[in-house]
Amino acid sequence: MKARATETQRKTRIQMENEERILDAALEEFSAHGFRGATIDRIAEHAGMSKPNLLYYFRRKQDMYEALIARLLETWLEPLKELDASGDPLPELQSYIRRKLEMARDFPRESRLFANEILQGAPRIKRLLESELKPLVDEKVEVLRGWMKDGQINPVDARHLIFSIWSTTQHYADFDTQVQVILGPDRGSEGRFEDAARYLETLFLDGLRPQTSKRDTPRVRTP
Amino acid sequence: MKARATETQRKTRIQMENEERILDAALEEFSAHGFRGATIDRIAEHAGMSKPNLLYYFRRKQDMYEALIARLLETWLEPLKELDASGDPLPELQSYIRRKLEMARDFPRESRLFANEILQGAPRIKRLLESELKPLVDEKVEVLRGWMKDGQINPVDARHLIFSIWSTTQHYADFDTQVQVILGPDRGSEGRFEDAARYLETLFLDGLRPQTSKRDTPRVRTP
DNA sequence: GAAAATATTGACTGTTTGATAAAACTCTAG
DNA sequence: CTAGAGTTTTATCAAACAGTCAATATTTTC
Repeated sequence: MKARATETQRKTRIQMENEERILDAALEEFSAHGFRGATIDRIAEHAGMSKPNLLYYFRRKQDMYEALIARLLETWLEPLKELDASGDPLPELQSYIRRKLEMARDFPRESRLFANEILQGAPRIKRLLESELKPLVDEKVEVLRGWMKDGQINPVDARHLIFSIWSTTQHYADFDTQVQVILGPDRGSEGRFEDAARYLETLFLDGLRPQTSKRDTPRVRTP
Repeated sequence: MKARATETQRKTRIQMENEERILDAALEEFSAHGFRGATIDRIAEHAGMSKPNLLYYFRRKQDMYEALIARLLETWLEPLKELDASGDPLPELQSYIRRKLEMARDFPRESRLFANEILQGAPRIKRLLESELKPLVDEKVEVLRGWMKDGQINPVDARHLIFSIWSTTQHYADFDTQVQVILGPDRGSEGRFEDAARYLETLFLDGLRPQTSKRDTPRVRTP
């Protein structure tokens, strides 16, 4: 029987293992070269199997891509989902930023896959963005607006605020090559992450304008 | 005689016109699909000429790409070059941010070309980044540090500050598709630009933490 | 341990792609 | 107006590519 028939059926041990290996290799290729730039041959080679064998599990190139995207979006939206309306605004935002930054550190290939897709006009996931991402953002925008109304955070355009969190954090995954050129090899990747986290915290909380008067909330400093 | 011989020679009217059309078409394709994803056929079609004719002007695919990159980097670094050590820190930064945002608005294809290249590990311009971008950043980092020492801007990691300016501004070009999905069609592209500019100004100057005490510098507000 | 189900392979197909050669055409300077 | 430089096209190629198929090998199930 065909492995990928339409009926739902239990997956074999070998099936699960191989699909895993294939998707990992596919992620590597797609995130580095985009959909068109990636080739089945290279994915197969990277997964350590023959092309026909790979195509036995994923009949078309696009099937791999779609499997990756579906899986990715879940993970991707999670941090935003956790933004809690009943929490303290500033800590909530701080931990959202930190979570996004952690994702850029821990899942750079996923971030680049996503970036590639959007960069190319999101031809394959525009619908998903409209049906999944948009409503979630709309919901969280209301949360942010509530906080602004209460004076708990500065009144700004909530959607652009979200954009700036996305862009600053994902930058460390998507533009990693450039970041490394600029920062040089001195600072290890762990140190880089902490520098970035610290910087973003200051930026999003206080901006660059120096304070002459004392703050109501004291800053946390490592001792 | 061959059009692209190594010797420097005057370019024909036809040569100039065609190279222009080709590079424009190439920019369109490369920025949308990356180097590997773009095809000479499509570039030729988009430029309105036959493939062999195109290859008469640019003998290899890579030649077009390199011509575009060379041209791009000049434009790209200009705003940062203009950051003036002797100017007022906050207005200097504000106008740097605004210039970068204008570039994202006016040259989105160039921005995406660059993003694509970095995303794929910058295989073709890593050297250029090291020889051109890195020294420039190093120089401007010193400028920023000077300002921080004087207490004219908050003390933060200067390199990460630059990253955050790059990422937040270029986001509007590179992730335009996503931005449009989130913002919806209500707000025209001109309005979007102004919203983004206003938001980024607040973010970089003051951050999100609300001020209970009065500021030394009054905020500019539209009346 | 044999039958059935699943997995793997090699050989292949039609197409797209980057690139070339040479013939044919067009423009322009004198 | 013509000779030669400059431009364009037709025809072509080899390699890379997505995807198929039938035959073979391996696992799982009973």
